[in-house]
Amino acid sequence: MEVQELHAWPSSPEEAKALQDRLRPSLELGDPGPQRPATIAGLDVSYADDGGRLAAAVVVLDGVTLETVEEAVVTGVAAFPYVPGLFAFRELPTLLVVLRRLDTTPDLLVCDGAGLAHPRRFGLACHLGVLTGLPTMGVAKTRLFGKHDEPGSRRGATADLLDDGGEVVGRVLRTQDGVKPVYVSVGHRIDLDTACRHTLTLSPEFRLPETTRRADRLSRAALRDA
DNA sequence: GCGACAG
DNA sequence: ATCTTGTCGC
Repeated sequence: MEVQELHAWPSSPEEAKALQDRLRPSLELGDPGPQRPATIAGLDVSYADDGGRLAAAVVVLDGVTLETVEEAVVTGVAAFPYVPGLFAFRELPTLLVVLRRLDTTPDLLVCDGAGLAHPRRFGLACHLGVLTGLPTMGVAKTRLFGKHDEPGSRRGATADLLDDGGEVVGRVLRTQDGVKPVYVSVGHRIDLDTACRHTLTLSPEFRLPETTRRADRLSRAALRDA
């Protein structure tokens, strides 16, 4: 797929936060988003012992059968230290490289992390959405931002993720009976209901969506070899 | 001042 | 994220 070239990159947390605030207005929210995506891509990154080297992987699934239709992986170096709230600056450059290797242009991108459920409402999923122009959503394994009640114990149970003003920034979703819930939030050009529906569809058997699971496996394998 | 803090 | 032993369950 076509991906815009990346230009200047922040060299300090202050610059990074300023960039998030500058890109934030480019977010397109409110639209329902893809209801029957033909292809859905999952992205994930694994790190080497040192924490510097990394491998970014993308796996494209058929939106109906969930079968893998294409995949790509590339190694790289962390572009920023890990700072909560600035996580995207760490892996975004390598994620853009791996997306360029795709023949397919996915109808939806599923990120391993937050979207709007972020201190400045601009997590990795939002950033990747603005840079690619594609619909994106985030599915995180733990909470970064927002308060919430405990969702019911059955698959499909939810609880809203709220900011201090009571605004909904995401949803805590139980993807399997009795497992820890995941944190779903919108990235770009999709709404929260649709994002949660896709998360459940992508998680027919395990806690995490197949997109994330397969991208995780692929990125680890690439790191092991290289 | 003391926690909390995607991966 | 990654480092790790044993343990529980299909």
